[in-house]
Amino acid sequence: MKKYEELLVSLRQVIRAIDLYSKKLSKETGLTSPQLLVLLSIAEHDDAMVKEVAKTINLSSATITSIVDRLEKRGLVTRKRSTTDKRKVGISLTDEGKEIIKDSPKPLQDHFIARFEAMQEWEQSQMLATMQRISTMMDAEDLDASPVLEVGQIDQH
Amino acid sequence: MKKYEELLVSLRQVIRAIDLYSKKLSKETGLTSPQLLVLLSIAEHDDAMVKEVAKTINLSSATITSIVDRLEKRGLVTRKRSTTDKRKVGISLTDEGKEIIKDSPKPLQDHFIARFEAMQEWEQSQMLATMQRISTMMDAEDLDASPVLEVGQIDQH
DNA sequence: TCATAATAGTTTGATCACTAATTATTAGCA
DNA sequence: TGCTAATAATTAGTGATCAAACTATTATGA
Repeated sequence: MKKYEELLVSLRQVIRAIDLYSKKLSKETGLTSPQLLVLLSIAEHDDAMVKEVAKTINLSSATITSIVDRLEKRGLVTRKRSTTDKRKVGISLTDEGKEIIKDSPKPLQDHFIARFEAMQEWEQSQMLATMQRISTMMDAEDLDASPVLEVGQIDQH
Repeated sequence: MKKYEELLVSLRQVIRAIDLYSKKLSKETGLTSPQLLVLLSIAEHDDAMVKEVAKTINLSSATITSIVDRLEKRGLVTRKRSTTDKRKVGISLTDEGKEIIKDSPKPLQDHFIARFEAMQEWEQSQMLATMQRISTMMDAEDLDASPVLEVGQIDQH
């Protein structure tokens, strides 16, 4: 196998690892990862509008609507139409919703960071330099990205 | 910004770049990216089994089945049950299928590969080693994923 | 040989994600 | 004021994805 192929393979493995972890997370909480993301987003900003949530986690309003449907059915969130602007709908966590996210496990990057920080200083620098170089080589350095490990878009401030 | 944050950002950038590229590809070919992946996989290995394709592009057999359903409906592939082992189903490209992928760019970043190949041998090796290490640091997570210590989990069922 | 296990593929039911169309409401402006 | 544009959320339709259940076939071992 050519070297660049191996490189692409390990890249895919990384992507897959991130993906698998989020699935594992889902099993533990009984929520799918988009559901968890929505809950966390609402926890940060109570009484959030559908559109705000959509923007925060970079999904369409339609998708948020359907996820909120399910969360509402499970009694984790409530909807309340705004009185000042009747087009808007505020979403809030129920007590049960708050309870669930309270003991949801850490996201992958926390574990990864721990390992990274355990490395030698020079190793860290080298790893960073390499990763940045790959990013540059893919013309990706100008892309907006947050330090959150999720596959598929999320959170671009 | 902390070093690990920079690392995560560049990792996300790379993931995003790959993602954006595959979306761009989809627009050009009129196929969704999984559909294109399936076609390319079959092009590499004609008369491929569902399971082989599934393994190659890392999806479940069920998913491949449904994608092949659509490709077949569009006349891009054909199915043929094996005579030696009637459980197996071989998938092949039709002429139209071959036509479509012939003028679709490879789902790899041509730029990236060119740049990678232009690097010194030792640089390539180092880049690969680093990427593999990151991969390991994440895979390992999957293995030693200690079940979260739950308080009061002893409850009798 | 024949019962049982393993394998290949499909079906089913759920979730997720998108775009486009629809509904209801508010804002802008002549 | 009243018409039109913009906005917020939802619905509809398509496709992707998986786990689990199911069907058909082949392999295995007593």
